Amino acid sequence: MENAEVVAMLGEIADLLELTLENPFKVRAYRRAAQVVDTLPVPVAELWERGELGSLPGVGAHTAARIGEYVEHGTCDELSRLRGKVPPGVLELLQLEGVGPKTAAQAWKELGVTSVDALEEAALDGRLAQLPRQGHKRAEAIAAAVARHRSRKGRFLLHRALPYAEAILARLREVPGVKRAEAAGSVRRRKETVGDLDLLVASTAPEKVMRVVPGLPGVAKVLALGPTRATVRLRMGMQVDLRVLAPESYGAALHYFTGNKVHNIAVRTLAVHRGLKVSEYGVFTKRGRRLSGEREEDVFRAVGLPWIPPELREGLGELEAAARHRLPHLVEEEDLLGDMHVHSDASSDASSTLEELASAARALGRRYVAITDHSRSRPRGLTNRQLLRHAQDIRRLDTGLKGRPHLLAGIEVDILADGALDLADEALESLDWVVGSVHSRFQMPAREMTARIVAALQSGHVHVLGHPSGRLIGSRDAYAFDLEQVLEVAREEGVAMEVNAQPERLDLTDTACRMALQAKVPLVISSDAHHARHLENLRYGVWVARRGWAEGKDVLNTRTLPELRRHLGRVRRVPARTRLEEEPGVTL
DNA sequence: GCCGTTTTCGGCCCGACTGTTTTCAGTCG
Repeated sequence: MENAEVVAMLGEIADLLELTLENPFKVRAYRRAAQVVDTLPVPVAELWERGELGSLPGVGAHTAARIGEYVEHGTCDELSRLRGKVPPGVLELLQLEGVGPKTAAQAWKELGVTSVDALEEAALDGRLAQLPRQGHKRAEAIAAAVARHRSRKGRFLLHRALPYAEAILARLREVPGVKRAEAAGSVRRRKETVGDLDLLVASTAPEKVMRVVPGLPGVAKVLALGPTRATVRLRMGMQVDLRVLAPESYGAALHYFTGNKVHNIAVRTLAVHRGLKVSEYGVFTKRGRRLSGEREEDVFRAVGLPWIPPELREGLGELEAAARHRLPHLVEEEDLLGDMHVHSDASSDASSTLEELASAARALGRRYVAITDHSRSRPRGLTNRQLLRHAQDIRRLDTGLKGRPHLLAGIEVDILADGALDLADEALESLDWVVGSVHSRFQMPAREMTARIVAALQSGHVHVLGHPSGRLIGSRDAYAFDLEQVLEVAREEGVAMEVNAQPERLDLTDTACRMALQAKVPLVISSDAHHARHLENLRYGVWVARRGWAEGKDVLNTRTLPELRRHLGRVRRVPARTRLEEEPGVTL
């Protein structure tokens, strides 16, 4: 039983309750419980077995019982009862933009609409417009929402969204009267994917800002345009919400629109306990007297807390940590001295030469770079013999570079299906740095995959597990394995976990990073660059690590090269078991 | 349904925009 299934179950109950026009606070309670389960770092089934479910915030006796029922039987009475009351197609109506529970229930009860297709028909033939509080504009909007629903693209990767945010913000900053313009929302929290862009502008002349909205870079359609707020859709499909605030409210708004929702509600609740009201316009007394709001710190100070970095604002204990002055000193991009996973043109899927990589790394200020090309199981990957030659090339170039930057001879060695490594012990032993990665047979059962990875970690050759879950965001799920067990073995063996910074991997995930740190397993943040310009991607990995509460000391490649080498020297090594076949002309 | 530094009952974050309306409900974030 995956946590995601429980999340879906709780969410469905909430939707169904909403459609039956239940007490909205009950609906919210189920949603909150779903959010809590969604961000659990451990299987919810385990908590249930240990009887600890009810101790989660927002999960009371009732919800715990429903979860338990679902975990044990794969269903739950409340869900079945509600499903019996609402036809299945009505639920899907809620996914349409502009259609909420009231509209869906109205169409269902008044018109017998029980599917997206039926709603579209009712919108097009005029029946929908006849209903109370509906009309032809609503009908048009709903028909358009149905069309978009059919071609839904979903969320966007952070690195796809960021350039649009930057371009639009740059334009907004040119508008007279604009003091500040920033992205809030999930972009500012550096989430791996972005649903839409939330942009904030501080200005004394909002009307001037609103005037430029239709012509902002990439805009396809203006969806809403008021005096201080606008919504547009970009040609690339993403929606942008823009809000203009007076400078004295900007900090409060920045906090509010950065979120996330759980974090905000918690902050506002703290404020209420102190007899204050926090809104996007500032901090107010109960009577409405304004106390502050220009800076984001004002909001935190009002509830007795230090400023909390946006990446931590997920409602996962950051307020409690802040209250006890235990917030982590999050790792920063400048802390990273080296890049430990880089492919040269010796990998068939990469294209930069060693010299190009060294030069690009130098420009970025990296002090050391591990060259880690693919091993022989990958198409045209390096054989033992080729690897040794390649290592010689790397070291020759390294000598010439005189530390600007240092090059380390490494490999990204395949972890084969049986857990063996794809190259001879003797070849691996000759290298400075070994990334072990799974690149094949993703479908194997969790038990086998766990054993496979554990065997590789116990080989004595692997310094770091590369992209540990194998996922590609939005296109390939993580393979099934027991992360907790892998972390335990990694700690015993002195093996680090990679935070792969490729924007479509970001693997470990933020929550998995946090688990690794709790298991006392160090991280390595690596670009996995396949081209010199990919070296810049390291920042995406830094953001994930920050979202996982990582400090500089938790990340191996914040260390100087001598420190790093000392650390590697302490890692347990085993004598070579497989010998390299005699290969004339190659010296180890 | 959850929760407790006024509470075991009675609250539960809050404001903008749209489209429908002549004062507001629904949706969204």
